[in-house]
Amino acid sequence: MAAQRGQRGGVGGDTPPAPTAAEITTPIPRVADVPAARERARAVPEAAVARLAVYLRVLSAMQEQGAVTVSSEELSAAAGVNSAKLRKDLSYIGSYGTRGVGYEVTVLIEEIERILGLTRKHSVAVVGIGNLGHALANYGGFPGRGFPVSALFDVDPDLVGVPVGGIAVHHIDDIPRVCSEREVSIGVIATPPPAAQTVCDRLVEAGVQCILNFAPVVLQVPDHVEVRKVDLAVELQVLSFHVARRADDAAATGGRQVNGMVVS
Amino acid sequence: MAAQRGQRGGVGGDTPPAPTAAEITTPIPRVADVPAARERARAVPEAAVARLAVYLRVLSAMQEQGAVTVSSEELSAAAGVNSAKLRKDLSYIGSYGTRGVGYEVTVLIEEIERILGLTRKHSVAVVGIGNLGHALANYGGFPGRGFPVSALFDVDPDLVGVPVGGIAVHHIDDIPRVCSEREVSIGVIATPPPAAQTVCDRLVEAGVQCILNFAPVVLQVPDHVEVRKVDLAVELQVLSFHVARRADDAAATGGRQVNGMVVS
DNA sequence: TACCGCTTGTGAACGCGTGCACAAAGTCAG
DNA sequence: CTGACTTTGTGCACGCGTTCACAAGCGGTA
Repeated sequence: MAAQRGQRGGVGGDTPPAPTAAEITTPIPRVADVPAARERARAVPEAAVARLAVYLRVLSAMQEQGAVTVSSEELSAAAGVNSAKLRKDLSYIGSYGTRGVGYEVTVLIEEIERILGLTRKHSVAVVGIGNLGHALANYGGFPGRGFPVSALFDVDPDLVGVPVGGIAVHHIDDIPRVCSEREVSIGVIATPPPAAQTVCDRLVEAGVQCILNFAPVVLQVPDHVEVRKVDLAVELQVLSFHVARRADDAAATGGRQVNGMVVS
Repeated sequence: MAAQRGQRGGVGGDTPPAPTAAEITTPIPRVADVPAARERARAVPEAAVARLAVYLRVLSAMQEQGAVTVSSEELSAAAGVNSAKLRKDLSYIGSYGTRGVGYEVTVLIEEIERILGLTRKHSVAVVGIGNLGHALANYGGFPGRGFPVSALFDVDPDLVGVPVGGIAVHHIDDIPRVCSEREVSIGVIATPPPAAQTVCDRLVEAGVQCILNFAPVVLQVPDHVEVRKVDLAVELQVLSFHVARRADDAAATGGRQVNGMVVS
């Protein structure tokens, strides 16, 4: 039973000659080597990808402030990670720094954008125009970097046709048609739990390959579809766990706490 | 590093089988051993905690459908993980299953709730009543499991005093006072980026130890404060990365990998 | 009571990500 | 041109988390 696995689900059909050392041998530090860059993207760890997005935001802010170059030390501090990790992350996408100097801000932004695929626009469809969906549709943060919300859907007949955030709401039955027409590549599910799976199926049917799911449901999707979920309840419960753990530690050690290790 | 942590040597001496551990020594699989349960919580991997929250939701749904027991196989399928991982996760919190039978639903719910600290209520404060904050304040999902939103804040004078989702909005200057009064244990930041750090500082000042941050900013907090961030832009960019990777794979393998809409 | 099949719990191996420490490589001053 | 200083890029080791595989344990059955 292949449920949904964001894991190493054999990508594509075959990649037989790729025993790859997982590490990059950096065959050629040549710039503008597109095929190599593409190849390299496959080796970027998932966790690093998320951090690259953060670096990108920080870099953009720095650029606006007129910064031309940054050292790994500065950038890592601003991004909240240690410098070694930052350099390692950047090394996954190539060698664009200058030893003794640092990285050129514009170059780094350009390269990260390329790796993240931000050079093309990704149409986003939001399904479920409730409180959250409404917020997402109006969210100014989405378009911030090339993610135009180009379609909205809901089941409620009263909402259909009403413009939200400048876009008319369609009925979810039109998901396949509208998404295909507008070449939606990312679907956002903000519906109540019971409707999530159905909506998901329609998005998949429409050819959407990436889904961002806000509904507290485990979606079943084909292997070729990527799902990321944002579960507020889970986040709160994880925090709750920490609150409890802290309280216990305090009670147990009388407030004494040694970084990481606790005497028992 | 001075601390080398007696990996296994510790108790050694006359223990032939050598439990090895450092992980769980599980001295006594006795139930109702509260101190031991508390101690154990500290050993639960972060990733497992998040999954436990998911299991909890699935279990609740099963309970409502009248299920009395579940096997690791059933539960794992419903939660979207493999059964081995599920059993390992559950083993972190104790041994509450019956071999040859499975787990009793009610018992498991109870134990997970205890470990996650859901036996006590956690007051939540939402700061920033914009689109997102508004949605969060009205969000019916929060209280779902003991997370009452008990305070709202914003800078906008026009919003102060206005009730949103049944609760009056306070000015952010009142964060310290109100949060202390209402014993807020979790703060949710849904403000624009520039205001996030300031708001965060006030929450910390008010004694809030856990923060859920929706603002695309890296918050600086004292060590004793736990922060979890939900960054929509990052999520989208990670998905974008996958879209790009897929397209590349398709191009590389000759356009195989199809679903109807693969560009080249 | 003895056997059999089923499911849990976990020891152990594996793999990935993280952090350290250093060589390589470039800049700048004299 | 040389030497000293700075910062990158990465080999390597460590530790955590995931996965496998199986012994232990329990219920049902003869």
